[in-house]
Amino acid sequence: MTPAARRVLEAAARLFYERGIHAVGVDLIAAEAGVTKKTLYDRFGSKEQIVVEYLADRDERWRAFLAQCLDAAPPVSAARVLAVFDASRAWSAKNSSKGCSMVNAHAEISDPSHPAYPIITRQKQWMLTLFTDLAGDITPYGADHLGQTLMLLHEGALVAHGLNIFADPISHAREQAQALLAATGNSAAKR
Amino acid sequence: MTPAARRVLEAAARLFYERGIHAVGVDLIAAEAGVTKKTLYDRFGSKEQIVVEYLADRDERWRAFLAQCLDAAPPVSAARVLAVFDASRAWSAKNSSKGCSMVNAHAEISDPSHPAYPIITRQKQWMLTLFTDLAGDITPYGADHLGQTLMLLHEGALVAHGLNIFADPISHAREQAQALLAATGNSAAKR
DNA sequence: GACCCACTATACAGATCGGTATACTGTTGA
DNA sequence: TCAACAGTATACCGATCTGTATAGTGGGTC
Repeated sequence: MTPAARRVLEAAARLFYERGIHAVGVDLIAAEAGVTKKTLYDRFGSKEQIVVEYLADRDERWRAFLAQCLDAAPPVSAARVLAVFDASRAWSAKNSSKGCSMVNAHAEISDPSHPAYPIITRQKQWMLTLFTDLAGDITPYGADHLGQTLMLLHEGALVAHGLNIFADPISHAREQAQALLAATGNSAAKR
Repeated sequence: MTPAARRVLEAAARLFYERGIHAVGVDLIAAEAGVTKKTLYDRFGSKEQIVVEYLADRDERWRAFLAQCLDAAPPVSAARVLAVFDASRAWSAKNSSKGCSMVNAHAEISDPSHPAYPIITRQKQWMLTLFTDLAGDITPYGADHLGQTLMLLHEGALVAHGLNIFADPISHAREQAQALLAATGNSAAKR
């Protein structure tokens, strides 16, 4: 990726996230990137493609950040679940003050045949699988169920964070996850 | 409200929710409502005003529906909390297959000075207050905390429903809420 | 020196955006 | 009977939308 292309993607990512995808035109993206529209279209071909790369890049960066956080976490499954919430809190504080970019993009992209659509759904499926896998290490027989509950808490926290419904919802969700894991661990120990 | 104005608002509500606010133009709204743009502007004055009335009307209808569900619920606080989740599931099945309209609108309306902005935030605050009040009837000392947890579960379920992450997330959230209320009730009884 | 490539500058095409203007029709109620 | 009002039909405004065309510049590399 050329330097100009990188600037385009950075400007587009910021504008798309802050103002919405449909609300941002290519002229503005080019101007903010300090690039002509010619260069923009030479590198990306269409606005749609910029949207696709914006979401794909953001997903990739989030997964890399999360992987790094999980590597630093103790190899205990419960602690690793909590590490996901910690990662989300740190990520949101820096990059996601308006909530989840995938959820926000989904609000604007209605057509399932849009090339960005699978990126959104795949990202959420991946998160659910992550929670389910971690849950499976704790309670093999209720992994799906526990994974879904963690997913609900996590998604709810991201929305609450984006809408500023109350203070520090991600920490609250983390706390609830911890209580849930403790209860699950106890009942599993009883079995 | 004149019949034509009503048709405009109905068409706008459907189009805004399904395709997004910025993606829908006034020409399309007028055409779908079987109305000329002159009539549309005579009644509403601006697209922004249509957006405002769309969100306000949706919020009002949801609150009326919820009130009706709560009236039919037993006067036991725990059952009333579950009735909220039941109401959400019924409402979502009919009107909200793409998730919460307030959350989706928030993704497109970034400017806090936009006249639709307070409608969105007020709606979420109202839901949080509702959960907190119901929680207060169960465990007076942890009302805020329990209310926030219920809010997280509820918001998470709406997002998961809209993105179709897994099957019937609202029922799952209801079940989690039930378990949470039972555990809270037990610990409160112990006190 | 010749070539390639990323990039700039500018202009424009065709469509659509939100919004307005003019002229007219049909119904209702004082 | 007449005025008010809801609504239709159509044409238009300036601005902005995505996308393209032409022409030219500067820095590398063979």
